[in-house]
Amino acid sequence: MPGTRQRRTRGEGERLRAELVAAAIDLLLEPQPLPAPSLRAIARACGVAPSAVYMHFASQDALNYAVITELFGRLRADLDAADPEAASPAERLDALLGAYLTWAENHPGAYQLLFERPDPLDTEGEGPGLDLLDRLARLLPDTDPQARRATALRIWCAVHGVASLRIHKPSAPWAATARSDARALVAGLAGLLADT
Amino acid sequence: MPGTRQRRTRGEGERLRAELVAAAIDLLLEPQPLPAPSLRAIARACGVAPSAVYMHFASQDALNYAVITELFGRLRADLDAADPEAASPAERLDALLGAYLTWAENHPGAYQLLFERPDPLDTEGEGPGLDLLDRLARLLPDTDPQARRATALRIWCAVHGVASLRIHKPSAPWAATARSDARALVAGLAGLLADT
DNA sequence: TGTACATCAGTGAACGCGCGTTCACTGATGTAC
DNA sequence: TGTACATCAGTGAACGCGCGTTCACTGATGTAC
Repeated sequence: MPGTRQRRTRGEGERLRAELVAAAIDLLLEPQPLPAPSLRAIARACGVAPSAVYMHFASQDALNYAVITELFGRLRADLDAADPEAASPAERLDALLGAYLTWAENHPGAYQLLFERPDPLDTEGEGPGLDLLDRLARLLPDTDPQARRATALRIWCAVHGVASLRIHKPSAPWAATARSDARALVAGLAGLLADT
Repeated sequence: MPGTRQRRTRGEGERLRAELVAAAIDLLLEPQPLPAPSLRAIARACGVAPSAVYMHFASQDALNYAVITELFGRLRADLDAADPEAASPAERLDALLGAYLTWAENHPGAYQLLFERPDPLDTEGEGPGLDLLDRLARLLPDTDPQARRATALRIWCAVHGVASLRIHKPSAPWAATARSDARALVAGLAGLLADT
């Protein structure tokens, strides 16, 4: 493989440095997949041989898929538990966002796996994201379903931004709570204030 | 290592399945670090032997650090280039957010490396995030510097949420542009509308 | 009641892979005398 | 002007590691006769 490149002449060795950095940046043009815990690490944590995993899962992908499904189920259960069904839509929305943020804070790695990764291909149309969107949309006052979807997406963006940044930049000067940050962002969206 | 665990009796084999999933979820309690491109992959892309990297970098970490620094410099340059310095603060803020979102869209892997990863330890206090925060804060009308920081953080959350979700959930029903989503979220923040 | 057998829930060794890192080397280019 | 030598910009083979996956096996537990 070396030989593709002609060797630098005497003073130009420094150029490889810049080329290496540039090559790395080129490699970063496509999104980088977040790695899930390794099959061996999971087996180790269970006190079991790696090959034992294959008794229950056809491959690492199948195991990951099961993990994601389970995580999504737990998140959904948490959101259900936090939902004051008798309250007003605005209050329910607020409770939903709070539960979402709490879950993200308590399960950072899991949050990343669900929301900082492309959905597995066979989840198309019913991944964690789209389900959450519907849940949000149902609580919005707009009558136009299209506007509702758009607003729900924006709320999701806001709350995801709060959750994600707090996970990755813990040393930022966070003054308020995650929930109040989310509230401040969501409060301004058209049609939401009118309903409160 | 196996032996820690007693073998299941006859009908209970299915329980390992649940234990494996639970163990994986336990492992996901701590945040998962996004991997940077491997040293060997970078060397390969340059047509150079892996060991040649060590002529310019003491370790993989040093290379990664240089990559992150360079990426951050490029982002900053893009933001500078997009800044209409003669315009009003509100217009400059809008331009800044637009440039940020464009950069994220055009360099998804790089965006992840900068903003979906903890800052390298020796960057504490001047990482991409905090720099960006100052930049935002300077464009805000609030006089109280503390309120300005808080608002800047919220804006960052909003715009990060839009950038990040678009990268990871491309199949969501994105109707508007990233920029208009960010605008809608930011527009409602206290003190911003008054300035426009 | 005893025994042969099937099944279940795994084990353990091995494979090939890519990884970061080391180390001795090589061959062209410049410099000293 | 020629030649010995130092330096520069790398190469190439090797190391030990963790990984996903395979395969032949093992030993306890239940079932059939």
